[in-house]
Amino acid sequence: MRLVAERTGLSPDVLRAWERRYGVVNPGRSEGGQRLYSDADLERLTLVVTAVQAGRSVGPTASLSLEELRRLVAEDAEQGTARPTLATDYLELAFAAVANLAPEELQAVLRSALLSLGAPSFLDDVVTPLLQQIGEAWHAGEVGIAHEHAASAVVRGVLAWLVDSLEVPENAPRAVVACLAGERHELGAALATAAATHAGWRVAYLGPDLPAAEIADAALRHETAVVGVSIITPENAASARAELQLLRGILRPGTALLAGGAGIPALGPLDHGITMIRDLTHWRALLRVYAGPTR
Amino acid sequence: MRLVAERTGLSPDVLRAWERRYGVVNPGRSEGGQRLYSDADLERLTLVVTAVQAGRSVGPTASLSLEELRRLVAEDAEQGTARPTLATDYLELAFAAVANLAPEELQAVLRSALLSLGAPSFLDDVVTPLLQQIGEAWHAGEVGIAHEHAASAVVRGVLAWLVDSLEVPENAPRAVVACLAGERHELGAALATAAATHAGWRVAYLGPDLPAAEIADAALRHETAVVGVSIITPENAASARAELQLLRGILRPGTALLAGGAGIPALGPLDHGITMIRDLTHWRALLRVYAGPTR
DNA sequence: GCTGTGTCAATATAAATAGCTGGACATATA
DNA sequence: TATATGTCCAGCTATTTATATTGACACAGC
Repeated sequence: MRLVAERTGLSPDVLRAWERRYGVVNPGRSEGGQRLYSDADLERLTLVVTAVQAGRSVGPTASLSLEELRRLVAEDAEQGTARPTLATDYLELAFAAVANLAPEELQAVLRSALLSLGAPSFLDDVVTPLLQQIGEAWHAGEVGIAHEHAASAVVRGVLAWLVDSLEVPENAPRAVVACLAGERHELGAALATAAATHAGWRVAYLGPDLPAAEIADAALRHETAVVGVSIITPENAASARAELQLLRGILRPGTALLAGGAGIPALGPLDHGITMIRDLTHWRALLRVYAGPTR
Repeated sequence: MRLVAERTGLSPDVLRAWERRYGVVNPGRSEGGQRLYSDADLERLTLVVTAVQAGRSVGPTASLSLEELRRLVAEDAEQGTARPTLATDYLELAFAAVANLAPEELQAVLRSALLSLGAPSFLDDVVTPLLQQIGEAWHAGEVGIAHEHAASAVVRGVLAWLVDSLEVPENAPRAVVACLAGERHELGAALATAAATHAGWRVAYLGPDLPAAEIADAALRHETAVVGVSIITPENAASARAELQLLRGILRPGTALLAGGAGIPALGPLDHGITMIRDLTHWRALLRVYAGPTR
């Protein structure tokens, strides 16, 4: 199954070679003879991959039991022999692509990261730290604005691709995601959009730099249960506070207003009726709450 | 063939029904029995579609010869009975989706427009006028910024999708496309990127609001023959002039510097070594020139 | 050179997708 | 109501894409 190849990072050929030569796993077969991997198979494979990356060779590890494998991997990890996790690898590759101003490579890396890791880990462990890292490198003068902008375009594209590829159920709860007036960094919002879509929401993504009235209008139009706003730039704290309150005032009382992003701490305590989003995980948790008991 | 269905805008069912009931066309068959439409078939179908859209009914028109059909369609066109072209239809649908703040619908419309019309006509006859129309409607206060931004996100996404789906030859000539410092409207640049990619160039798209030095650096890095900049906002004319000259100064003399966009007229005559791009067609023509005699 | 391991090629088969036919049905319009 | 036309369904066939198998080859490290 292609899925397994993607998740483990092994090519189908290697997967078959391991099975043939070492009997690493012994997946069931479909009636037509195609491999059907169980969750246990996948775990086994992942463990072996980790062990191999840590320098061990395939043959000997192949015959170990799940238990022994787990112990082995844990041991390697303690000794620091273990290679960084997959996500970290991708992150490194991605950042290198950014630094080299190689948008096509960046896109390729991000897409394969998404496929290998799955959406949640991709968003949490690759995209989020990548953006952070780029931001820091930019402040440190290590990369230029062009790098940052080109990378933004690619990341936005990959996130859009992710959102597109997700099927949203017809009766999905609805959310609006946007940036307040003055906020021009839209990637946080794009990230939130991707996470929410993956969590089964139908999200109207409105983009950067929007007056409260427009956001409220969209929320009304789409009858959304949740409005998420992303606040990145700390310099805008004062105006962001004002805009948030304004927005809270215009929104219907039943509509939840959630605010998140790197700029949130600068805002100080939030008013009643406005919920702070700590991070993506928190955002997902909040969405689960607001999706209501039907889900 | 799906292609025919897309090009004519008819569903496969209708296509078959017309053939079965009225014998509009009589396409050849593959050895497996699937229809193989000739160019003549396609022209015939397109003509009949036009006639039908002009209010005529299928049955009678089906038996006419190509000649008669052409005359008929020309007649209708003169009387203004003819419906607008396909591209215009899409444009209308797309604008309606924008006005309704329905990003998903907009995306669906744009994608099917792209598939029906092909990239060149899509870019020239749908996206370009759509952006113009949105701009005008926004100035007139008919749509809000949220509409404009949400639409931008979708258009950008579709353009990125288009660029992604194109195969770029390994030895393709290279270009850099970007917006100068102060310019935050990046859609013109995205449009140019899509057009150039479709014309067989490998384009590094850098995004909005970039200092000249960064653009020049990217051009050097990628060894590009052409640097395209998009200038939209007329208020920036003075700064844009300065940035352009600066950029011209840093770029290697052999690198062509092309500038285009709605803001160009406000700039007045351009300096030596900077070429004005009148529109997308002109941009394509310029690219053909700079691609060199090898193409 | 031998071993362990990844990759590739040729050929065959499975699964998925797209298309075909014939017929029923819905809807609008005269 | 009758006609014209678009749409849908069920069951079947083509075409395409993904996998499977087997055997060969490449290459690093001992």
